[in-house]
Amino acid sequence: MPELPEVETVVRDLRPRVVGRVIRNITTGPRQLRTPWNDAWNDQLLGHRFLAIRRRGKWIIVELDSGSRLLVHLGMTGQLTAMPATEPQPDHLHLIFALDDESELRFRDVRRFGSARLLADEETLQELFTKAKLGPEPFQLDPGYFRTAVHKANRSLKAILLDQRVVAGVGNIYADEACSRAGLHPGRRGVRLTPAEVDRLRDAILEVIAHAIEHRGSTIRDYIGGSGLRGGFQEEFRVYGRTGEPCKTCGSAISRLVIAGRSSHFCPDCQRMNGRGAKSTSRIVKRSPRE
DNA sequence: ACAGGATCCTGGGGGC
DNA sequence: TGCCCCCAGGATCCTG
Repeated sequence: MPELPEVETVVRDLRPRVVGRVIRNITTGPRQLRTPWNDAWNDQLLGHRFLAIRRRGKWIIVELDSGSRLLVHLGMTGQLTAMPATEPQPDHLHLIFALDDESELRFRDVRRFGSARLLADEETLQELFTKAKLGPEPFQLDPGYFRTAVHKANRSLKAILLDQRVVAGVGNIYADEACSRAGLHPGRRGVRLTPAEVDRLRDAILEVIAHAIEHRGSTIRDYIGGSGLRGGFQEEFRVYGRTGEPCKTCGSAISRLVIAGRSSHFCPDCQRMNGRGAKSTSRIVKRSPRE
């Protein structure tokens, strides 16, 4: 579910609520997550204080005063929230940290694609990211690096954007929205893009992610921020989930195709496989025969 | 090495 | 109301 803007919103919401708090008690749910919770971690956490919370790609990192790092991934339906302990407990709760101000940090995940684990120190965390070859943050995306990364791939733009090794934090929604804003068909092969097109794509990624953060991310169904609030960027979607609805630029019906195994949305006239948009192409030509 | 597909889960919505 | 099928913000295996 959550991509960079949603994870960033969670972190910003949680920061004032958990930083400085001490863990008084830990409760685990009846069902295991993908990464099973190790009960030995409880002893390493109890009585310790949260020093900081930050994000890397779609990962949430909570720093403890012991130097250990709590690493959380929300998967598709994960929710990490902090609220008064008196708030009713929903189902599918997997972790509850009771804090020293009568509040609770809660991890809920219906589909259990998410994970939570404790790492010994910052070095262990960085090793994990290095081993996964986690790519740069979008706001640190060097144009030269990105041109090379896109151009050397004989796969679709959609697959490239979803690859966390190329750029960290982009998911299905913002891949589609970035392609839309760049006027590029998500099925275009990276190797066939011109440098100018790759630069356009990079600009579009930065723009859409910054814009989405301002709106507290997008809520399709499950996503809520660290305070329990929903996102608002779904109102700004140009293509995602708008199959059959008119393109906000040219009025053509938005198309949906499965690309790289994921549902992909685009305007068939503004985002053409041959690289030309509606303005520069005859209206009679509906689809490029190429690719 | 690379690209594409299957797989892990649960629940909601649409069609019948 | 019930059943069946499809769909969903992600990452990781396995295969060719």
